[in-house]
Amino acid sequence: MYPILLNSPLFRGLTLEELTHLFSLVKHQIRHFRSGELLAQAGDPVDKAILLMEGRLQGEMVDFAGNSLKIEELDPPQMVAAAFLYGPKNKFPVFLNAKTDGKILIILKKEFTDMLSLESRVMVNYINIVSGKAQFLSGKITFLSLRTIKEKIAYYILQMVKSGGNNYVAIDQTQTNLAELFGVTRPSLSRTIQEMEKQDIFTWSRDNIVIKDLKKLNSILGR
Amino acid sequence: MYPILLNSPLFRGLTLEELTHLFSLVKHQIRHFRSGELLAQAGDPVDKAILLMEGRLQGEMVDFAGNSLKIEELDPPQMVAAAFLYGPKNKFPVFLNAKTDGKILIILKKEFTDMLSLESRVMVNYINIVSGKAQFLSGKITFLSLRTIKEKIAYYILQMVKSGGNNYVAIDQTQTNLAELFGVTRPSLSRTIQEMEKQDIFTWSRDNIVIKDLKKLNSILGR
DNA sequence: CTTAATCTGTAACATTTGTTACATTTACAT
DNA sequence: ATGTAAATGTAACAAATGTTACAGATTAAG
Repeated sequence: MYPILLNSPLFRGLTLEELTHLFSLVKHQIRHFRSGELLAQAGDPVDKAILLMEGRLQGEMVDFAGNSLKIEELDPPQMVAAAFLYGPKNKFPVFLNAKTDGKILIILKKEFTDMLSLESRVMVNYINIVSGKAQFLSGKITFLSLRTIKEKIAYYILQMVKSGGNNYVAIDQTQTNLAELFGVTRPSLSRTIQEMEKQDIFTWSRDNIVIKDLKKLNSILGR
Repeated sequence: MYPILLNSPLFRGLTLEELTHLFSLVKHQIRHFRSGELLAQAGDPVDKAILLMEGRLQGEMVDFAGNSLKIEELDPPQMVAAAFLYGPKNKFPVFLNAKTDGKILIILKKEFTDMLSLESRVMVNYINIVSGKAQFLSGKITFLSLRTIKEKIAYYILQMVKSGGNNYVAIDQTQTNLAELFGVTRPSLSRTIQEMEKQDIFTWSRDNIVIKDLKKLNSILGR
């Protein structure tokens, strides 16, 4: 069990001995979950630190009309709801669903707090994690602030290009998924993609996008 | 200078003596700013802790079409860009404008890090601050995920009622401001308000809202 | 009190996106 | 190879919001 945690952002920098020692001092438990299980609802209290050790979780926000907006997917060994354990509002912001079978490590808040004081490296790691969450959410807001679907598509592609480098982008998402991620309906996304293809901005096939006119793509975002 | 900081979320719980001692160990500087001044642009590196001591700042995100979306206003003694000092992406997420004259306290990151290890109470405070930021942003996303203007209005009013308590809500914002906050245009907001008034959901005058039908208001959000 | 600036109401029209429904294509398991 | 489920293309129409422009109301400054 511990080797997985050594690679986690929270325990990064610790040796196996140090980690083992730490866990001998701090109470904790393991819980298994099944694919499809609802692990937490928006509004549930957050009173424990949760580390995903195996499996895949998905956090999704459900708006009041019942539509859902996928927010993020979690893979091990990440923390769950890290930014909601402290601060003024200790409630789950999203619905947490299991996409596969897996298991989580649970440490009650009090114990977790003790652990932070016991190991300052873990505390620094934790600050980095929470900061990273805030930064992720900030980026999400940038994205959601884009007004038109064209802008969202352009932004999405340009983000991918930046990390990739070329005029070629591999997609591992279906349009159905992307529509959810963008917070728009699937036919609308499809239609807009067709329009942009007709304008010779890019070609979009199942598994990749080839940019044909980078200038046009940039100009959609006014740059 | 120090008395102001005693009330700040970052130094909460310290005595004046402790704070004075801390500042004798940690290098810092004061900078004055003028109303209207642009203190930071989105993308600027964040390599120092900044505490607002006097005056009012506003963080606004500028989308690529040049429209702006007001994100938050800062009053003393709050930290600026607290969630961007650590974590993977140390860049300002917003444009930071001075709404009034004022001054800020600056501590370079290295010194700030030292301070966190020197004073664990400050470290805990800082975790609370960053967590609070993440939670604020999360709420912002909830809001931006609302699809229609009606939903945004309903959500906004119900939030205000919750903190107030009655069927009466005081507004200190102009519709022009609110439209910006909602990320919609001003005439569209106005139109939608009129429609909701015609449906006898509330009456909206310059400085207050009186709810006439709480059920309808809730049903807009599907609850 | 007067004037200028800001805020608000309103309307016609354009644009974007959602809704619904169905056809077509692709992927996958048997 | 075949059948089934998932993903995608497409179209007609409805709904929501943006755009632009102007008039009236309110507020702030002098």
